[in-house]
Amino acid sequence: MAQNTASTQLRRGVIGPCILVLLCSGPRYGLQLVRELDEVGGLLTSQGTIYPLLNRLQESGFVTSQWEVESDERPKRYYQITQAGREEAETFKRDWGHFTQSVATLLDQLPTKNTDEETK
Amino acid sequence: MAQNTASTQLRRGVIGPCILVLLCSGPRYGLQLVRELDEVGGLLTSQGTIYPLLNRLQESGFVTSQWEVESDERPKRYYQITQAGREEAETFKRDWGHFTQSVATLLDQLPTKNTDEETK
DNA sequence: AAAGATACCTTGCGTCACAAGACTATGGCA
DNA sequence: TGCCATAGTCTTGTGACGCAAGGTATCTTT
Repeated sequence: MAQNTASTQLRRGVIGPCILVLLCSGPRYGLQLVRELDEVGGLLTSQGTIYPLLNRLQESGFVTSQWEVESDERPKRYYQITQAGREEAETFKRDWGHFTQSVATLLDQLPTKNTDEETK
Repeated sequence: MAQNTASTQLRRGVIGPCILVLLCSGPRYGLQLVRELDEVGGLLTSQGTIYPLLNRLQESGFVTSQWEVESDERPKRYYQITQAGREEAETFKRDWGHFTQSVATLLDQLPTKNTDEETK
């Protein structure tokens, strides 16, 4: 039960909007989103996160979904972004900018240590 | 019960380290931290957040505290950062940098809309 | 037959920010 | 005297959500 790391908490409220951003450039299916989010700096660690999340996004009207069967392959549920979803993504981008700027204002008070050098 | 806004989720895991950063420049008491965090872009909205948080920081060994009575004033509990707390703050600064960079990589795919202009 | 990959989904857990409010003491105002 | 505001600490209950673990099904590889 190691789901309580510091970075896990940081991801809260971020993964959903990130999915919307990805879907802005085209529909994808669940596992595909898991992989893409993982490639971008490990933004997601478990499949147990994505499916409930996609359900919530759908209930909120930010995405729609339909099953697609491509010859001989396993059926996949593709998610598409809606207009409301696009607006939500843009709203998040603004909010995120403000928020990170606030945190950065605080963090600037701390001198940055060099990570490569040994702390001694 | 409006504690489930989008920005509330973003604050998760951030407020604690922010307190540590503030304490790096000198001891403070509870309400003082609430006010300072509020001034920095509304990083905290409720006193109900800070006291349990300070307890956790103390249990983790990141801060110590002692009551101080300044002539005629109400006693205040001042919190001081420890060496472990300083290191935690620096660790957070690095983690936060990596995390926000990952998110920024994704968000860069979205064109930035002008907030001042009407979306029409 | 066994293992592994791909794809979907559910269950239970734990953390933590929040609202609301309790408690105490002081100072101002009528 | 009563009343209210303010400052300061703290507790309680709620809710969101990321996560690990596990479950189902099919296809391929060993």
